[in-house]
Formats: sequence, C-alpha cells, structure tokens
Amino acid sequence: MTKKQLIMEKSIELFASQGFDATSVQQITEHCGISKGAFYLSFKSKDELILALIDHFMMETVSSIDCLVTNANDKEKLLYDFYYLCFDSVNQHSESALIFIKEQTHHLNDKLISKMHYYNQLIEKSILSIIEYVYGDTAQYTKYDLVYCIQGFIKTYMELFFFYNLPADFDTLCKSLVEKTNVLARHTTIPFLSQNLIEMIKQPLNTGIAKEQIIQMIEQDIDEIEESIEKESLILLKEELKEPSLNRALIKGLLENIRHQVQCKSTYYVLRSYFDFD
Amino acid sequence: MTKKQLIMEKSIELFASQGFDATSVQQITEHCGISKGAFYLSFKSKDELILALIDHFMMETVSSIDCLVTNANDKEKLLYDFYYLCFDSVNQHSESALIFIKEQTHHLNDKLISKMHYYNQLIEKSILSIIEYVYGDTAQYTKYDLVYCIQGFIKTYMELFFFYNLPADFDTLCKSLVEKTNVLARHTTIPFLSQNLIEMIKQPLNTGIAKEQIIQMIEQDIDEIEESIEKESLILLKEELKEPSLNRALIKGLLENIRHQVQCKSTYYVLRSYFDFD
DNA sequence: TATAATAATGACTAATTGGTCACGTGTCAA
DNA sequence: TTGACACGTGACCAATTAGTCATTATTATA
Repeated sequence: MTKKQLIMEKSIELFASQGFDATSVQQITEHCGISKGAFYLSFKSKDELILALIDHFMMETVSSIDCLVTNANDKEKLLYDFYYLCFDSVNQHSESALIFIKEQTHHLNDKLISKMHYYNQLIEKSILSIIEYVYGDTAQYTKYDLVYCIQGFIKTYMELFFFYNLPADFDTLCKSLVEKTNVLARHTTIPFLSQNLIEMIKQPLNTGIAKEQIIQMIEQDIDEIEESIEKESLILLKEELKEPSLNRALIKGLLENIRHQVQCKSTYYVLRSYFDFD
Repeated sequence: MTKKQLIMEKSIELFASQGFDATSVQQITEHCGISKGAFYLSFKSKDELILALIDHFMMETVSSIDCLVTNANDKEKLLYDFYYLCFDSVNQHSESALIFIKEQTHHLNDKLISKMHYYNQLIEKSILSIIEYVYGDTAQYTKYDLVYCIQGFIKTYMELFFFYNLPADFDTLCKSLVEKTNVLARHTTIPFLSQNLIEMIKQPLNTGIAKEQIIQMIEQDIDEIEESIEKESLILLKEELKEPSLNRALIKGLLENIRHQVQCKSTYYVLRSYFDFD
C-alpha cells in the first residue's frame, strides 16, 4: 500500500467522525504513524486530500451504477438492483459516504462544488436511463420528476440508516421502493419538472474528472495487476491519454480488454465515459 | 431591536454565505458595527449563537406547521397547504434554511444533535397527523413510509430551489406533490417501516426546548406587544413557567387569550406543546 | 452637577492551525 | 568507503481564532 493510500484510508475514519474542518493534519499524521512532512509529500494540501477522497468514493459509486445500467437485461430486476446497489454500497463505505454527506453542503471551494455537480449529473443521467428503459413511454411526461422522487427516496431512507442503526433489511426496503416507483410511474399525471427546467439546471456541466486523475487511477491499477494483456492494455491506454495517437476502434478494443478485470472496474467506466463510448 | 436580535439577523447573512466555521466572531461584530466585547455581552459563545439561530428558525417553522395541522378542516386542501407552507417558509427564510441545511450534518455538539432530533420528531408527528387525517385507514399499513416519502419529496425539490435558482412555481409543484402522495397512499402495499421500527427510532426523545428559552420567547413578545389582555396573559404564563401554581383550566384559558395574537403565534404553539395540550 | 450603574470598547492572550524547511537516515551503485 | 539520492522528520513560522478584561463612554438617578 502506498503512503497516499494509507493517508486516505486513515483520514476517512477521522473525517467521518469529526468532520473535515475539525480534523487537523497533525491528527491525521499521528493516526497514520507518519510525520507531518510525509503528509505533504503525498498531498499538496489538506484540501487536495478531501478532494481525492470524494473523487475516489464517487468514482466507485458512479461507475458501479453505470455498470449496472449499461449491462441491464431484465426490466423487472433493474430498478431493484439499482436501489440495492445504492444502499449496499453506501452501507459498505459508510464512512466515506458520511464524509460526502457532511461536506457536500459545505462548499469548501469551487472545485468541490463543480465536482459534486458533475457526479450528481452522472447519477441523474443513469437514473433517467433506468426510467426510460423500464417504463418507456408510460412515464414520458413525468420521467424527470421520477428521477427526483427516486433520489428523494434514497436520500431519506439512507438517513434512517445513518442516524439510527436500523437493522438493514435492504431486500424489503428495495422491494418497497420499487413498488413505490412503479406506482408513481403508472399513476401520476401532473409533472413539475419539464424538459425546459431540466435544461436550465444542466447548464454548468463543465469540469469532469481531470485527465491527470484518470492517469493516476490507471497507474494505481497497473501497480496492482500482474503482467498480462490487461496490464499492457492499461499501459497503452495511459499513453493514449497522455498523447492521443490511436483510432477509436483500437481504443475500444483496449477498453474491452480490461472490461472484465474486477480490479479496474471503476477505471473502465471512467475511461468509457472519457472516450465517449456511452 | 435588541442587540441580540441585531446580531442574529446580521450573522444569518454571513453564516449562510460562508458557513459557521468559516465565519469569525470578528466578522460578525464588524458586520453589526459593534465591538467584540459587545458580542459576548449578548451571547456566551459563538456556539450559543448558532443554537439560538437554529432554534429560532425551527421554532417558527414547526409552529407554523403545527398551527396548520391543528386548525385543519379541509381534507382536500390540507396536504396542499402543508407542502405550500414548507416551500414558502423556506423560501422566505432561505438564509436561515441554508444554515440549517449546512450545519445539520455537522454535529457541532451534542446539544445540536438532540435539538435537530427533537424538531425532526415534531415535524414527523405533524406529517403523521396529516396522513391519518387525510387518508384514514386507507394508509393504515404504509403510513410510516408515507411520512418518509413526503419528507423525501420536500427535501429533494427543496434542493433544486437552493442549488439552481429555479422559477418558483410553488403552486404546480405542490399540486404535483399532492398527486404523488395520493397515488402512494392509495396504491402501495409493501411497507418497509413498521410500528416497531418507528418505536426504535423514537427512543431518545429527550431534550425539547428548554424552559429558559420559552421564557425568553415570551419576554420578547411582551416587549413587542402593547398593554392588553394578551400582554397580561403572557406575563402570567411567564410566571407560571417560573413557578407553577395555576391549574390546567386557567393555563388553557391564558393560552386561548393569546391564540389569535399574530406576533406570538410561535410562542402559543410552543407553550401548547410544553403544557401538553395537543 | 455629581455619582453610580450600566454598556461598550478593542488591545490582548493563549491556543491552534496549515504549511515549510533545514536536517537526519537508510539504500543504492561505483 | 564514498557520495548521491530519495524518503522522511519534527521544530518552527505566520496567520488566525475564540474569548477576556482593564478601561472608557453613556446613561440614569439623586
């Protein structure tokens, strides 16, 4: 494990329990058993650390969702799987999720805002795909509202698990939510969110994940993987990022090579989005 | 206006735009045109200030809702009115609401947590009343889920207004939400939240509003009101709080006296809850 | 006007913070 | 053994903070 990873893992615990502002770099380094100087060898600043944490968590989440939606083949199950994935992944990374929730509204700086915006839009896009796939024209006029209702369900029930340690019967919960969603999709007639409103919201869809960062992701994967076609593909993709030279077919091929490599699932979906193979 | 009120009003602006941690007492006093010492004459600490702000905002909100529910007489309109009130009051006190949202998850200290818990429970109780009143047995088994769905709707659409400055067509929004709620109430069959789960959550329903604070509210009302039966009733109620001596009928009478005095609407509902006249 | 009481001031303190940097320490190849 | 190099250290710095308190200004009272 690199020092960077160590710092990230250990700092998650502190940030989750005390919040970002209330955790000093001193505390982090003590908790890692390293010196203050060593911290600044891995991260340029404290802000860079939390940005990295949030990126890591959101990248994972977003790409899992993306993966689910892209490979969907069962209309009945997709929505259930989606809900389950949301609760399950937040449950498994509850500390990261807590940081995310805590700092989301705290707008440390502009970078964080646009990051959040970016990830939110990705998730909304996925939810919309699900709705269009599952309900088709049935929800034609109310689909944007449905997106927000689904997010509302998730957010509200999520908090229940965060604030009170409810026994996590995710199966019942998700079945219950699927039913609610079905009912809304089939019986609501009064939309609030129109295409127009949605367009207004979408405007500042700028800053995605920086190329730099994707390169870092790839490098991390390369470190973790043994000599193989997959590894070589990753190396070539990294080169392509640094200096584009291959045509789209070759890139697509390289992506296919790493598609089923579990370790780099996130990377695959991030790259897929970066090279615009949606 | 007392110095305390001045500080509260001015600090809301700063907290809303920068957050609590990022706003120094220095800044607040400069923005008020007073000295640092003067600040500490009104508030024992910076924490006490934000606690007061959140109390003020939540007391107002909760009592408006309580008022609406208590005086309901039109099943068709109640839910609409409730939604409208929520959006409208948050819209009108958007800065306070923003502070509330920002600091809600930041758990400054235990006092804040239990305060939030307390207010949340009051609101949930009101929503449950609405559901029971509007749907009766129809939503018998899913009413607790409905409470959380309603909260989810509000939270999610609220954020839309906060993060993007959407044109606020609250009327359409509320009609749309009422329809969604109706649909859920009539067609859902799979509950997730049972009576049992709800009981688990309710456990730490301790610390309400401190008696001290209610007294301060009353004193503020007394200052603002001219000589009248209402003023005298307030004075007597204040005495009763400090040293209980009257029987419940008399107290109830005093409460009735101030019931329709607009300036002390919050106080009325807080007192009603304190003396347990629900 | 004189005196007491209250309100308000702002320089000050003590503590904490994020971030730096001159100085080890261990590990290579030559 | 030497020297080069990266890795790592923790004392230190400048800036900022919440909160205090001796002093001054203002007001009310006699």
